[in-house]
Amino acid sequence: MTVSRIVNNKGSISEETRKKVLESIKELDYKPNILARSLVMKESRFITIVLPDIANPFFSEMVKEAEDIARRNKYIILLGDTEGRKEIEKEYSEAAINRMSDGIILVAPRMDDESIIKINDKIPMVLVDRPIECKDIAQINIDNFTGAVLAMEHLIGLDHKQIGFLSGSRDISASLEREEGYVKTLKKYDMTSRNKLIIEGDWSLKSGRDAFDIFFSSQPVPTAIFASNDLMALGLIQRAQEMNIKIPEDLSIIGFDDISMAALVNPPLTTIRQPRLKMGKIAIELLINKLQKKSDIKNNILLKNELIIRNSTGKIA
Amino acid sequence: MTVSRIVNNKGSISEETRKKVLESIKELDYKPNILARSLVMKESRFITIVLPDIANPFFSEMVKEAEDIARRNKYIILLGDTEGRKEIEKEYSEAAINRMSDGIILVAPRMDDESIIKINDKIPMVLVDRPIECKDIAQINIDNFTGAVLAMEHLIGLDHKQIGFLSGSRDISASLEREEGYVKTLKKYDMTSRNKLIIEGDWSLKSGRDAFDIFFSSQPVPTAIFASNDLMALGLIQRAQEMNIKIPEDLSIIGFDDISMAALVNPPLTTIRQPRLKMGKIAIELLINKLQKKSDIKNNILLKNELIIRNSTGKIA
DNA sequence: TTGTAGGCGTTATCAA
DNA sequence: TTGATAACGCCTACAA
Repeated sequence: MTVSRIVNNKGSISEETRKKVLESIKELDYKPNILARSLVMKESRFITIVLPDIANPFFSEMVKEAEDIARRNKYIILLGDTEGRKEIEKEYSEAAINRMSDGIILVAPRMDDESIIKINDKIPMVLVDRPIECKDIAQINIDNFTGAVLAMEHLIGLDHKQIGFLSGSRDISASLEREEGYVKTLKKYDMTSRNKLIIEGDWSLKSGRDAFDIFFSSQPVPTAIFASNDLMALGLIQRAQEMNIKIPEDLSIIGFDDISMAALVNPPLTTIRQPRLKMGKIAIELLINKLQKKSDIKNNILLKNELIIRNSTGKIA
Repeated sequence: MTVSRIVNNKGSISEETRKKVLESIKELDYKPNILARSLVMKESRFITIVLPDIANPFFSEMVKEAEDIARRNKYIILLGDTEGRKEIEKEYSEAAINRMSDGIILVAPRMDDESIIKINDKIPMVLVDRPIECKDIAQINIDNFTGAVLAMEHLIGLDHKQIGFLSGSRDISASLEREEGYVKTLKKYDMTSRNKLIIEGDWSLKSGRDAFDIFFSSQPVPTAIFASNDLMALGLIQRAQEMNIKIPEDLSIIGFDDISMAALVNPPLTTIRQPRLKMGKIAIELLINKLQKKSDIKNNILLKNELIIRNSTGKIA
């Protein structure tokens, strides 16, 4: 008990015993067992982050931001990479509970409402990028629809008439919201939306490459393509260059995300910047506030996107 | 106790009570507390991974690989991002011990030998990319020297006579090993190594940009540059293009790492591929084997690099 | 087949 | 200022 008091700087201890104990601690290289402490305190200072793909710069940059803030607040991150699979999303959420995580940041685009609500009942949660109609759940979302409108108006402003859309997986709401932005903007400007101009990808670079071939083997050939994320946009560019299609002279391409790579490729990619650092920061801060039961908590945050114009888009020749 | 037996499928239980208990478990939504179990079992099934930068694709791809294997083996990853700072490397290593991590994968290029040995005494460890003279420590290293020789011989084979070297931070052994490869290869081919042709960067893209200006403001101007990592190589390319220096016609550039971006930039980057997926895989497997006390453990693994020729290098014009 | 006692390494509480 | 006791939720060992 005396040792405990000294380690935690609690209660009053005589200088003499403090010295003796500290000496022994050094000598024995004693380290307190935080797990045992957690058991008593009912607080582990673990925070679990569940996300689809840590190798995707979008998420790894988000995690880095969150991790830094967590560390400063004496929390440590448990990492769960789900590969976008529902079962693993659930597996890690369970693990967060079983292992007494104090809280969870859930980026689980495929999880069903019911499961999310269940988890929220068991453990303090911040839900990211997966809108749900439920006032009790803290959530951070991105205005995908408006972001897509931004992208489309940029292309339309450049006089493009045939604009293709490369969607992400259609079982994810973010993807559908962006598609809605595409369709509605076309309608707004009285431009026919033909099905041929929409292709479903799976967020991967390869699916961008594959999509290019489909776009260019059917009529009408687009003069601009709006890709639902940067990785697919890069795939489009890659394949276009292989086929000697010049960007932006022959084809304009706009992405979505603004991963750090976007500025580095050639030509630098015009894209819709998602505030991913901010997402990581806000998510972890929101969660920590929740854990410390601060009262003034905003529970539902919608972040804005920003159009970043680089060189992959231009007027049609 | 009966519940424990049922949850863990141990001992014999009558069908009747098993049913009743399982029912109650569902009803109460009971979840066993793994932390409490860890305390008794002296096994947490946590594995801590400490690394310099999770936002760097090199590490995030490594982690992804490790994470996947960990999950299949019922381990869960504790993540520590050190930003390359010594204090944080230590902080997280301590945390791994305090929190009863079963093991630690340490990518801590700046940590001193003594600290590493101390940690190894306290917790099963696999040390990555930080060679140390100590037979008791399991380590996975990359043959930086030979990798650098590979790069240099490629450039020399293209008839370059003035080859610049852009090193990483000189307080990291991997960086010095690559520099040694540069210097010794020059010697081997009787090419003078002048100090002016060596510049120290800090691994960042920006330091590549800055280095370009220094290389091109002093004599002799190099016809080829070997950059100690891809990020700096990309910085060189970026700045070269801004200055209307053509790659590879006017200047050849070779990198080191083969991050996924390397293939995507324009021109695609010639580089030395480090087997980072393999590193993640081997590191976690080595550690898990260690934890399960398999006997046939190789303790010191040296991985080979591979020259990937793309379009950023060529014969001098 | 089930249940009881004891202990894992801490901390809160109360007594000395 | 210090120390004894009980408790956190689980598992091992043994008893019923």
